[in-house]
Amino acid sequence: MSRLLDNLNTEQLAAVTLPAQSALILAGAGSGKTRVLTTRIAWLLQTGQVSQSGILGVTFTNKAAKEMLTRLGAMLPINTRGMWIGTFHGLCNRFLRAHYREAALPQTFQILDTADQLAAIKRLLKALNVDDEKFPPRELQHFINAQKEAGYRANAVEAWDEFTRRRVELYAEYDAQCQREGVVDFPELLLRAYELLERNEPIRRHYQLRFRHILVDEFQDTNRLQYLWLKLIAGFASETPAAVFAVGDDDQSIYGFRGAEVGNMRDFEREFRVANVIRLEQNYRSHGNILDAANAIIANNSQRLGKNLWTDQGAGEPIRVYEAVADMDEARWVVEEIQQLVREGAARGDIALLYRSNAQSRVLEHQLFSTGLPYRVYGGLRFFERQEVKHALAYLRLIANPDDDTAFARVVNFPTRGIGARSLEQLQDAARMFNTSLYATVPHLNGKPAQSIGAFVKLVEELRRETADLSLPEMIDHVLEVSGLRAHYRAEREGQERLENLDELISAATGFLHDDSAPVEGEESLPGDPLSRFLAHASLEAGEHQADAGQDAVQLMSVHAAKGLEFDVVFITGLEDGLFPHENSIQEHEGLEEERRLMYVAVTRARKRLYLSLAQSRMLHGQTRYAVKSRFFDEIPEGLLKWLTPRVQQGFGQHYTPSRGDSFTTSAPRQPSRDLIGFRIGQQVRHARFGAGVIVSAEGSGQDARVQVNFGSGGGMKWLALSVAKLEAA
DNA sequence: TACTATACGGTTTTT
DNA sequence: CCGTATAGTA
Repeated sequence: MSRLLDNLNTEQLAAVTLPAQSALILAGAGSGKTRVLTTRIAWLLQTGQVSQSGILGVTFTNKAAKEMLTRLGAMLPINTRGMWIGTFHGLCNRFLRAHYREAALPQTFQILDTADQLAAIKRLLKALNVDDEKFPPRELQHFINAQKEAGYRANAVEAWDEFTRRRVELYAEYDAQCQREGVVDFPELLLRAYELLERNEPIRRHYQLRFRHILVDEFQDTNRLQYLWLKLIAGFASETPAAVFAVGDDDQSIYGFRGAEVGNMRDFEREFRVANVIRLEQNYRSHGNILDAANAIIANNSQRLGKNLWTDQGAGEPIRVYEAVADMDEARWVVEEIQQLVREGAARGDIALLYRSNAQSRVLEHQLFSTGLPYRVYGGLRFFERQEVKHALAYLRLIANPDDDTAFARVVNFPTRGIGARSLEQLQDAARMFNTSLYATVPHLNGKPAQSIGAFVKLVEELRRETADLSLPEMIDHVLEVSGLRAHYRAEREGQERLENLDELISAATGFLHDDSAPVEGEESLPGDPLSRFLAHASLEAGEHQADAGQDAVQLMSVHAAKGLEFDVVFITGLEDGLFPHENSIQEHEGLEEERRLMYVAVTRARKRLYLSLAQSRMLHGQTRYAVKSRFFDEIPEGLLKWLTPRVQQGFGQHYTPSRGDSFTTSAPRQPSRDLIGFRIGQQVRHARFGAGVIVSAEGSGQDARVQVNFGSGGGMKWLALSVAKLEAA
């Protein structure tokens, strides 16, 4: 036991060895959060307070779950396989597979990822003849998911207006369709699990008795439903509630836009009667100046639970700031600086380029590429999201569950088999009439579609029969060949990489079987057949999106993607008001605070050296945009910054020479420039109320002429009618 | 049915 | 600017 607790600081030790009560650990960036979490589990096990099966460990990403298991395995001589440590979704999937009957699901239920769900919604709208102009599928998807994540079924949603009432109806129709097809979307995994626990007392009792210690990572990212689920499974109101060990950092809550509720931390403290709130404030990652900047920035937020990071590492270097004229100059400077660092011995993999939005990577990539510096960009398509892989999976899904209409619609005519829109429409109408799945409707067809689609059904049945006794990889190989997928991509000019990905799918299945089917000690074997488990795995773990260490390449990623990572050298680029903080978030107080937390996350990624950079002009959506420097600069003590470029007073447009293409080219096809004489894009202006700003864009002419001005911290992005607003050139 | 033109929209993202 | 989605044509 002593070994285990060696080298923990006072707070970490206190957290790890807390008594079996609910506790909230406020873990600042770089304070050893994961270590505390895993050591806590190890300590609980080693001291015999709980058995392996009595622990429930919840994370948000598969990566975090895997890391926890790996570290745990390194600390104790135990077989961690079979432990209930995983993501919310992964654990709920496991739970629902074990109790599929009680959850009213087919044993082979499939999981829709975001794209599948959208396709299912589009199909539904079409079948119901709903005008998708009035009810955009994406918007409806967001509505449905938001309701589910708040814990509401369609019948529980309060609808006051006609529009919402209709959306609620569609929500109900969508759920009915999913049920008919035997598929569940991501939020459904949680909601279904929650409802089953709530409704079924024996099952609830069983799990409440079993999980005595529940540990939750990144608690600030939980949404309403996840919190409700935790409450339920912990039996928080019962005589013998489980001990919930919640670790999180309200200052790093950056997923509010997708439903995360920081407020859950406060609710947790109150509702679970948390007696112990422990703050981990010693930072082992960053030098002092970097930490001071981060602390200063985040101090501007209200409603914090309160925390101040410190380090004993010394101040280190100042934060370097570079102000470029244009985005291309910014990129050029970044790359030169990196080359210099590499010459001085830095490893490329220890250098990260961060940006607020992915579109910004383009210029940086271009510059890196032309310099020949190896780099890696995170945030693209993931393996299981590639179309060829999804096509292959669709065949497998049909084998497992023929009622999966999403899979059916995806591959019924891929590779093409002469089944056109007409035939499909006929089939969908018939399916609606008989209230059966597409697959089950085919025998009812007559005429030409009966032939063509009938042949497809025969193919799937043949595949199912022929692969019944094959191993998973053999099965996939057979399906790829007989379905014609391989032939299709072999014939395609650019099909080589797709073929390789299909082979990779077979390897993935081999690897999955290896990890998945090893015997588990003292634990029931995982429920479901290998195929269904593999398909669930493919939906739940679309492949790595987040960076992993290793390769010696400069790392490019959004600030969101950088959360949880650290680098010796970090560049935060594009620090312009309107970009970072993003203009869409500047308006509301809440939005701006989340942007600030994002900035806090970005800054705290750096170990030794931090660069901040901005560009006075930037190509965005095919237009040159002008901006003032980010208001976050004003929140960092001047003494921490070292400006590498001369500081210009209010200084934009000063280095600026108008060039071709900079005149008013706007989305409005009228000829505005004539009427805007005296103003041009990029110009410094002054407004009585908002102060100094820069004209960012313009539209309209004459009386309608409007300009968009970025006033930075004085008022953000504003549209002003020139005929009304008193703007003067500054 | 498959290919090409055009229109549109464009933070952040895991599961 | 640039990728995606839909409409239109061979």
